[in-house]
Amino acid sequence: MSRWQPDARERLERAALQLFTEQGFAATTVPQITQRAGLTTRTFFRHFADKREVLFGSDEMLRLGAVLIAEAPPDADPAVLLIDSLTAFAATHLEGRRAEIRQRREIILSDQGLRERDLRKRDAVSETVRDALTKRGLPPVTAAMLAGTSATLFSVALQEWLDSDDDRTLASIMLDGMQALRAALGHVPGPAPAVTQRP
Amino acid sequence: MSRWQPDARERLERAALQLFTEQGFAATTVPQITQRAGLTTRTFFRHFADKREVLFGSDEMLRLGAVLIAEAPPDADPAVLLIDSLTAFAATHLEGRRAEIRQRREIILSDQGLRERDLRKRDAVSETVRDALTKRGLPPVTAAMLAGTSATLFSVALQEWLDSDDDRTLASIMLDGMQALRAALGHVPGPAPAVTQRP
DNA sequence: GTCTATATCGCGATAGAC
DNA sequence: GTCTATCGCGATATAGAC
Repeated sequence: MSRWQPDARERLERAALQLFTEQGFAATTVPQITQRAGLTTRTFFRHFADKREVLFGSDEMLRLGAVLIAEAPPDADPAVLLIDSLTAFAATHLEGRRAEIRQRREIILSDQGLRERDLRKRDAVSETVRDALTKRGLPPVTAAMLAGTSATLFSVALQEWLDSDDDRTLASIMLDGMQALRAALGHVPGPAPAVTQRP
Repeated sequence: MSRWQPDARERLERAALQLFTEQGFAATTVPQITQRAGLTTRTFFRHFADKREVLFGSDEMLRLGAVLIAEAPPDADPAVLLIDSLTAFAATHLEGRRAEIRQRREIILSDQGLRERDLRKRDAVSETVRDALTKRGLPPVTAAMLAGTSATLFSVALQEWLDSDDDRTLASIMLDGMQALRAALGHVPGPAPAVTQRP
């Protein structure tokens, strides 16, 4: 047994979440966090680049990109693949944790710096997805547009889900959101999208 | 004549841009900036909430939302309206300044904190557009999806424009990006979008 | 305009794992 | 022995208070 608990990182995360909830993010100092976790300030910054990062350590969302890359059937339609990944991720990682996710969002929304970090994390996911789509042979602009649209869909659906009280699943809200976008873009002038595959 | 130069804000912005380019963002301190501008540290923080903000002062993008709200013909198709606003903004504010915008992007890309602030600014625009669309009577999810898609389109097209050497206009790249998205979403299963009715 | 809290991080030492 | 996690001290800059 080492002199140090092996779960320093987790203890720091837990202590930080508690203190942020109790006192707010800005009012909580790193020394307070480390004191509650039984560690020193220096140790905190070895595990997290800054005070915000302690809230994003588990990186729930980055797995999304991994899921996409790993499970990709080589001939699937990219847009379908993205929607399937998104809904699958929602079902396995988010569904049933609405209250918990709501609380984390409360903290994030309460601080501009945390909002920025949150957006950066989402953008990183988008980049990952874009690269994965590019590797599947999609043109760069198409890949980037699809990746960004996925990020938007995820974010919009998540917000709708957290704000609502009813029993709709996050996955079904995502499907609705995608249909809403398709309908809204249907009237844009320009070459009509190919509805039928033409080799 | 006042004892103080009236263009303190601009001088700070110029000094900061110079120093960031010369030494990098992180290596530049606020006292260095204020010294070059002939002002005090306190003055800096009166004009900008933090060191990052000095790079985003002019808020080019927030006008986008204003343009949308102001020029909105009450019966226009929302998606068409967005594309028109985007291309108009590109033509009037960005076209012809590619080198300058490239340099600013270099600085922003070099620092995680600046990337976060940049994303926050874009998100603020997206929120503004979303609210404007909601006020036009669009369902909340549709408005949010369209606003997010606009932000994606803007960002993707801008990047493509800055990365390329050819003479394509930013506006034309935007139109291409939108068509790419429409085409990519054309294969998504679900209720087909309303058959294009062109006036 | 000055004062101060505190976020951030470099350096060297130490304790235990392997 | 090396390697990694941790600690204590201290320096500097940001950012907000007075």
